[in-house]
This record gives sequence, structure tokens and C-alpha cells, in this order.
Amino acid sequence: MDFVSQIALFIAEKTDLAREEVQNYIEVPAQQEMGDFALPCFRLAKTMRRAPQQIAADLSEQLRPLPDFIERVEAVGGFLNFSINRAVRIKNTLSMILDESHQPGSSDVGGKKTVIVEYSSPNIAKPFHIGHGFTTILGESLARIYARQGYDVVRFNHLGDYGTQFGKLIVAIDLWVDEERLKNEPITELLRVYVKFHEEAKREETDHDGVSQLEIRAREAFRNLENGEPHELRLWQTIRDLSLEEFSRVYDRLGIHFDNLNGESFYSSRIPDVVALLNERHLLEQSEGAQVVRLDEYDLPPCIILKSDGTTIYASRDLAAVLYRDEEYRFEKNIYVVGIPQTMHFKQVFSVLDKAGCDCAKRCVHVPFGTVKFPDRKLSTREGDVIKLEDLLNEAVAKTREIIAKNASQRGEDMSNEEIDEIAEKVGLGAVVYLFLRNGRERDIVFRWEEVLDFEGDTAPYLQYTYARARSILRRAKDEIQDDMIAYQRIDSDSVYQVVVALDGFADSVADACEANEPYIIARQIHLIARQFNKFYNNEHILNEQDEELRRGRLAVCQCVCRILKVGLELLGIEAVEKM
RNA sequence: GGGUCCAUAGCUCAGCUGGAUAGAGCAACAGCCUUCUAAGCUGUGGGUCGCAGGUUCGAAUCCUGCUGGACUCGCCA
Repeated sequence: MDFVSQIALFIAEKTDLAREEVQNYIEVPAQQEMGDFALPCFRLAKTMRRAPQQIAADLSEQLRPLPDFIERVEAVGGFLNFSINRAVRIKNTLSMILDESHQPGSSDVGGKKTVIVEYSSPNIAKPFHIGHGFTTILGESLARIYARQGYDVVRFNHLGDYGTQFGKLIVAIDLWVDEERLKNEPITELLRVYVKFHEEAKREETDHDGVSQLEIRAREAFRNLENGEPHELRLWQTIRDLSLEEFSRVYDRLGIHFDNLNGESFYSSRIPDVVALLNERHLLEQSEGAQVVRLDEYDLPPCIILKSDGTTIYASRDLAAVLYRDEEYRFEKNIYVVGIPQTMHFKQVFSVLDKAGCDCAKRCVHVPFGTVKFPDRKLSTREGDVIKLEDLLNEAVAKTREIIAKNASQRGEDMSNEEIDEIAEKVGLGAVVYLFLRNGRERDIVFRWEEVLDFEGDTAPYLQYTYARARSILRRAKDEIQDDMIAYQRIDSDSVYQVVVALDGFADSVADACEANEPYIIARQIHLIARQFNKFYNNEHILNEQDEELRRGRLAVCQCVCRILKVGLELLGIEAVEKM
């Protein structure tokens, strides 16, 4: 049981205050000198009809004698401050983390219930740029966090593999594709012919008013694709396979594996079911030639289900997807890791479901995130200015490699090229991943190379470096570190205690991150742990400590920090390294 | 014009359902490598929490208005 619960229980026993109410009020004081925990008595003042200062003073008397784990109780202003016995807290925290059977940050709140996380979802035949990096990295981290909290997580990659642009692409391939290039650089080649299609179509338009011959061919090709004509279907399949192969390079590097790759094409065939359901509930209306569901009572604009030409639109595909997923998975939660601009779209989709009487509407969540921007302009796919995520990863890895090689030679260490490559890969990727998870997800990210390649301060390399230093000590020590061998009461310095307090907050940070769908909460916590550890590392000797008990105690601190840092990094999708 | 969100140190950001002296990182400046990895540590400076009201014992936090910005408002996703 944590100290907040223990304090609340103790207060409830000694007074007539309710345990839950007290526990809810207890907070961590702003200043460390004030104590470890505090009970503000201001809200109690209303029901007790006494001055907060008086209540705090009275309580501090009432609570005596104090239990062992509380060192001191003091009434200051309207606050009742508690100081925990350091040795007790240090022992509690460290021995729990040392216990191999305890999984830090884990919980069973999920109860094995299914959570679907939809993320990444790139359009096939298009470059996988740093904008996709956001949903991919954020989504993967959330998936890991939910799993840690005891949910059964199903990872969905809702590929953009459908729509009239594939008609154009098929025509373009038929006319201009270079098979060799298609094999080596599929996306680049597909993009080339796709752009060429638009150029040629534009040129043609002078001859025909309105629609060009190419456009007509493209529509025909798409119709053929829908009807399952072998030629078009085969080309589409090729485009899809080649794209996925290219995307997989990045997914593999980031350690991401999807359970489901059903794209828009898959759900498209299920739209008739959606239309039937909406008709059955009498929700579909003709409006300006299209079939819509009115959402006035939700204060939302109408949601278009079928366009005036009778074809489907993304809202209808998303509706089909929700129904399919609920049928197949009976999800507890269906999470969409999709950018802020689509907020309205998801509100509409969920509202249509709600209006249709589907209870799954309440189990769907849009988890929006900000936009990746450049200092001067917004990132756009149309301009040639996209930065592919893969290029960004490569840059970061290359920069990391330089630093490692430089440091290794300075330290007189000889590392093999393979070893350097392996570390550079993990650290470089970590740096990029951390960029997307460091702040609240709804913040826009302004992309600056000099910032991206800066590995000091609040960065993943800092965390990995801290881990590597601690591991290095543990490797050399070769001491056995077991709970019953540690003299906890001897290592009660300020720096150790600060590390312990930071470690104590880890479990809550994971729970909070899950609840808010905000990995940054974990990032902040492990960053705090690393900072406190580095302070400790600078203040106290560990390996060189002559006193056997102290040495082993401090090694235990290293061990615990390593364990938590590794788990924390993993939840963000970052690998720890033994050396760097 | 309607809707949603945002505005905190020079820059990038935390600040939980109102609570004690508003915190980090970067940048700047000054220090620390003959002991465990200097991608580190220590110290200093830096704030009218966009503006104006309101709610109360108390507001960066809640309410209203204003200013500035982002996104969005029917057949793209």
C-alpha cells in the first residue's frame, strides 16, 4: 500500500473523517522542506465549520502517537504536513523494485479487456513522412501503455488503400512505369508516375472541355478495380504489397507489429450494411443529392454517408469499420490516433452511431495530436518539401554514430563497428521517438534540424546515457544485490532519497498516462528519475565506496533506476542500451 | 460569420478535480574531468501566467468579455 493510502487510513482511524475524502485531498507539498505529503484543511473547513488553521492544529494533536512510518506531523497555516520516515520509504520503494516478480508500472485495471488502437494508417503509394511519424510513434506508445495496464491490445493499421486516385495510378503505371525503378524505389517511382499523370491530364484539358481522356480512363480503371477485374486488381495488389514492404522497413526498426492491416478497401465492401442499418432506423435523408444523417441534436453539421453519385465517402467507411470491429472484437475501447484536423469527422461518426442506437459509440475515442510544421511553412504532401521519416531516422543515427565514435576514442575504448552501429541505431531512433512524445500530444511540433539533432537535456539520449552509466557500474561491481542484503537505513542521504521519491512516482505516471492517453507523463517521470540519479551519481561514490554496506546499498539504487528506466523507455517505444 | 482548441521565462514546454515562494529543458553567464562514461553535474540571471472584469478565505487553474493564433464548417482523407 502506498503512503497516501496509509496516511489516509491512519487519519480515518484516529478521527471521524472519511478515509476516501482524506485520501482524495492529500497532495505533495510544493516545497520539499514542508514534508512528503500534506493534507490541506480548507475544504474540510466548510463542513467542520472551523478555521482551517484550527483544524490542522487540532488534527496534529489528535493523531499522536504517530505510527512508525510517519516521522513528523506539523500544522502550517491550513496545511497538515507529514514527513515519512526516510529509511522506511527507501526500503519500501527499493525492495519492491528489486523484487523480480513485481512488474513496475503494471496494473490489472484493464482486466484483459480488448482495446483497439488504430494508428499510423498511411496512404499506400505515398511517401511515409514525418507527419506519419507522429501517429505511428504515439500510437505504438499508447498500445504498449495499455498493454502494461492489463488490456488486451489489438493494433490496427487502417491503410489508405482505396479511392479514385488508384484508378489514376493504375493508368499511370500502365503507361509510364519503369519496372526496374518500381522494384528498387517503389514509392518514389509510383509518385513519379502519379505526378506525371496529373501533368499530362492538365495538358490534355485544353483539347477537351472539362474532363480529360486520362481522367476518363482512370475512372474506368477504378470501376474495374471495384468490380474485381484481374488486371486492375493485380496492379492494385502490387502497389499495396510494394508500399507495405517499404513501410515495414520503418515499422521493423521501431519495433512495431500490427495485428490488423485492413484498409479502407476492406471496409468499403461492408458499407451496404451501414446504409441498411441507417435506413432501418430511418436516419438517412436526401439532401442536395447526397444521402446524409442529420446531427442537429448533437450541434454538428450533417454527416454525408453517400455522395450524390452514390459512391462512398470516408465517414461511411469509418462507420463500417466500427461495426465490423465491434462484431469481431467486442472492444472495450476503440482508439483512433488521428490528427486534430479530423476532430469534427470523428465527432460526426460517433454521433451517427449513437443516433443509430449503437452502444459502441460510447466506447470509441478519438485521440488527436498536433501537426508537424516547419519554422516557415506547414508541412504539406503536395510540395516537394516532405521529409521522409526514414531519412530523419537515418540522419539521427548518423549523428549519433559520430558522437559515439568520438567519445569511444576519447575514453580509449575500442568498440567494433558493429557495436557502434547497433548502439547508434537505438540511440538515434530513441532521439526521434522522444521528440514526438516529450510534450502533450496536442501541441504542434515545429521541426528544426538543429533541435532534432541536439541530444542534451530533455532527450532520449540523456535517458539512455543515464541508463548506460548505471549499467556500466553494475557490470563492474559483480556484487549480488538482493533485498535482504541491503542496509537501507544506511543510505538515507538527500540524493538517494530524491531518487527514491522519483522512483515512487513511476507507477502512477503509467496509470495517468493511460488514463489521459498521454505518454509524455511517463517521459517526464523517467526524466525526473534520470536527473535525480545523475545528481546522486555526481555526489556519491558507488563502485569506489570502501564501506561494504554503503556500496551495496548504492548499487541497489543503480539497479532500481535501471529497471524503471528500461521499462519506462520501453513504454515509449525506446530501447535502452548497455553502453554508449 | 458559427464551432472547437490554444496563449505561462528570450525559445520549447509542465503545472492534476482552485491551495503554501509558478517549475523543467534549451539558450546566456560562472564553475566542476589524476576516482564509477562531461550525451553529465553545480551555481547565477531571467515571469504583471495575453488583456480587462467577475466568483471567494484563496485564481496560471473556474465564469464572462476582448485581443491574437491554430483547426474546422456537406460530397478529399
